[in-house]
Amino acid sequence: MSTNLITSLNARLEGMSASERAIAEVILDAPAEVVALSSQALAKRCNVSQSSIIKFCQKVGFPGFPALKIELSAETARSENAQQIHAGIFSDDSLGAVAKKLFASKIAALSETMKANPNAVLDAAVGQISAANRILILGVGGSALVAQDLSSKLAKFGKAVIAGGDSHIQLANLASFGAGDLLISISYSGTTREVQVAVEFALAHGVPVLHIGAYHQAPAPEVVLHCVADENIVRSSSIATRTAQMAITDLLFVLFVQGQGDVAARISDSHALVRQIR
Amino acid sequence: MSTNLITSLNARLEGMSASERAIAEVILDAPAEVVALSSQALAKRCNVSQSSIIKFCQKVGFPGFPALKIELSAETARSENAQQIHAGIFSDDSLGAVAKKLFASKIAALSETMKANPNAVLDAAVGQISAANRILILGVGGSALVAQDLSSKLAKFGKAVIAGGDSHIQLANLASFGAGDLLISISYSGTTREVQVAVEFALAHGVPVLHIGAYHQAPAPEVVLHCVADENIVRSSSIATRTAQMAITDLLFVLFVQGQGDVAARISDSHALVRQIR
DNA sequence: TCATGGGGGAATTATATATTCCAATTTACA
DNA sequence: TGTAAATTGGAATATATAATTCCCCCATGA
Repeated sequence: MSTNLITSLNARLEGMSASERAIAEVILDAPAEVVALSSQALAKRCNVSQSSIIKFCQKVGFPGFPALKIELSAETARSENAQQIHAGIFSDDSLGAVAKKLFASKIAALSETMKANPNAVLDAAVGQISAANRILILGVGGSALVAQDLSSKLAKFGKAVIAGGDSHIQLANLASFGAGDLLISISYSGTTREVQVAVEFALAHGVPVLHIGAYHQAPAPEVVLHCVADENIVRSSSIATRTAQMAITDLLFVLFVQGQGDVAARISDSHALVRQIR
Repeated sequence: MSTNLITSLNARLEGMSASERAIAEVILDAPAEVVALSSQALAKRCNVSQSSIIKFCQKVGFPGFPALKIELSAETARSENAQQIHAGIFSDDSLGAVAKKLFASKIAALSETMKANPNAVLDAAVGQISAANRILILGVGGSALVAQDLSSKLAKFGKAVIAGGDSHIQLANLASFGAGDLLISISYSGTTREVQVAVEFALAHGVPVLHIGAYHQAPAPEVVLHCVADENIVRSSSIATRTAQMAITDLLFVLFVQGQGDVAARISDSHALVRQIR
């Protein structure tokens, strides 16, 4: 089984004999270099015999050394992006390095967020949106932009969406909402006061709630979609957070659109409108 | 140079001789299988001699066949994610399939956009921002959100940023700008009337301009950063566009921050402030 | 028609990989 | 503690694979 060589080596490291461990450690330490070595060269580097290298390869499930190198090459390539995720950016990083790290951090936010939300929950969320009469989208701070983005997208599809304005106005709007409407609240931490007040109010009045982000308070919204963001590239710049939030709202939107009928028609209508204005 | 074997093979396919092409085509068709073959086996499959395989490898820049296999393995691993990019979403796609396609499309927008902007241009853009006294960020339609996002980020770092408001207000603001200031204009297509007017005005009055998106008009802004977005997942939903724009603005921001001194201090200050308000 | 040059393959050589076999060390048990 | 069994690791060997060489053939142009 070679679904993941690196992981499995790490796991088996304990039960290995001295030579085997020497080999495994070199592979784990410098997979990229090992890929370029011959079995003899690797043997020298590990201070073991060439035949030990071959035996090692076979023991971990490969027919031979070249096969292991190929798998190793594939794995290092796959994890290239993921490697620098937890690195953070240093003041002496080159421009290219910074770009790569940012890129990696965004991809991590995307993939983790995608993973964090089971299909069933997404399905429920889309159901809420489709069923809703009117939708109030609430997000403060950085989340306000995400809220606006989602609202403009849904509006294109004829949904009655309210977003923007300050929290007082929003609460006033919410007061008229009922069981056939929907509150979408967006807050990464789930601790934003305004959002909590709105969610509690909605739940108390039988308004369905879809929350995007963490939410620890009781009572809990019917549906909660999680955003995963490891904010360590530029501390607290909330780049990863925004990326994760947009991933979720875009996904929601795409799923919603897919559920509707004649997608292309409506959107190009809206484009035609914009063009006319010019 | 083997930065991208597959791409370079595709590009060179035209100028190849019959045997070479046969080899290249098998590699392009089934890279995953080629990785498992010996040079002899591949030769048989291509109906060429074994030596031709070796010569081919050397011609495309590798020391030999094993090296090519290793690179091929890495590349197929890397592109595993990117495969479904051009698929589009169909109404009978499962929820998981939709998520994957969206994910792939976002990654494509990110990576293409990162690739599209040479370091030198990014460097110039960061220089403009650092040097600017006041900054006006202009974006209309969907780009308005991106403009706001960038403006709030830069504001955290003490930059005097103006964003938001309608185009009349913005033009009025721009009137007071001079050579020490900066206009950042954001428009995916570069054809937005308001943006063009502002850019022309700025250039005419000696105000430096940084444009994010395409720009075909003359006179051209000093610095143009490109956003690459293949909008074929949900047609015209501008999800990829937004993703690309945010990638660029985030990158700009991170690079700018890196250039400044005590990063963490300032941002946590701003966080502390927000916490106090609650 | 004949020289020239480039591409391709057969045969050869070189190299790398895999196997076998044996020695050394450890382990198990009397 | 001694001895047999078992396991590990390396030297030597065998095999497979890769790389080079050399030569033929065909296309091109004089």
